[in-house]
Amino acid sequence: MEERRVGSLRFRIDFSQPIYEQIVQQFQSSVVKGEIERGTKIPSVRELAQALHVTPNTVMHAYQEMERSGLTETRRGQGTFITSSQEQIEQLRSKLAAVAVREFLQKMNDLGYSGQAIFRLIQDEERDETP
Amino acid sequence: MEERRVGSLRFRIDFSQPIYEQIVQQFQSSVVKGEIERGTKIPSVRELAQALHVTPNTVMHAYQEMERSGLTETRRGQGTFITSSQEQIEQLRSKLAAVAVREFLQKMNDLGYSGQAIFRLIQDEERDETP
DNA sequence: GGAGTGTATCACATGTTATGATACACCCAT
DNA sequence: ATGGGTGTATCATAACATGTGATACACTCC
Repeated sequence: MEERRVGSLRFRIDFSQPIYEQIVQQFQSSVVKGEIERGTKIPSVRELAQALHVTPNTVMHAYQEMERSGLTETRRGQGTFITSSQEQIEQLRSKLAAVAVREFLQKMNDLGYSGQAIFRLIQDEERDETP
Repeated sequence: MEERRVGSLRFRIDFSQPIYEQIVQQFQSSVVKGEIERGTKIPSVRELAQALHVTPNTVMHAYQEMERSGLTETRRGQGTFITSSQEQIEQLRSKLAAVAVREFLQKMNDLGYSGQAIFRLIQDEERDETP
């Protein structure tokens, strides 16, 4: 699927994963990297749905997940906003990172890698990515 | 779900993931860690199905994935065997590890972590796991 | 030939994901 | 107060993945 724009946001959606998950991840990423300021109003359910060529229900699903995780605050009748709490954002970021690390180490362990061997693989990969 | 034994193998299956995926992963892990020798015959589709309280079709699905990935060789009428090629096993192990590393780094990057920060998180996590 | 293998193909059920449509509830500016 | 823009709830429908249960076939070895 091509890249879709809505306001200053850019979305790239494909079919390898649930669409609502991708929406959540792309907001998470943008917020955590500081590309969206805290407190910002994000597109309405209907607006984003139209921009992404997707049903409002799908966007709704994503927005509900984002509120549950504390990434956004929704004000009925007004819209959905990125949380204004820097602490909330940091907390979410740390939590997501911790989960990712834990799952990764578990997987590597299952494959029989540990300690230095893991670091070496990461360094190799980073060397490939950023030569 | 409790732990199930069949021969010298131990299986722990839950419902958080597709059953056939878990079967594949547990064979991968056992082989890669050397807990199953190469060339070994693994349980028949029906036998493992009975042991895990699962349909033969589900086990079949797992076994077909394992053959596609090169982990096993199936001989019709005889059974399914762990590949006897050490090289094949090493290759699979490296490939799975590379995929895991790549996905992990991508995820961490989306969260705004890179380089040393990632190493720090891993070390923290390992410290927690093995004090 | 029979027992034990893998393989193929049904029908069926369930849960997730997504669509499409409709209606309601709330807030704010006019 | 009314209207337009919000989020929310609910329905029917569909496609797909996963798993069950059953049956039949093909192959290998004793």
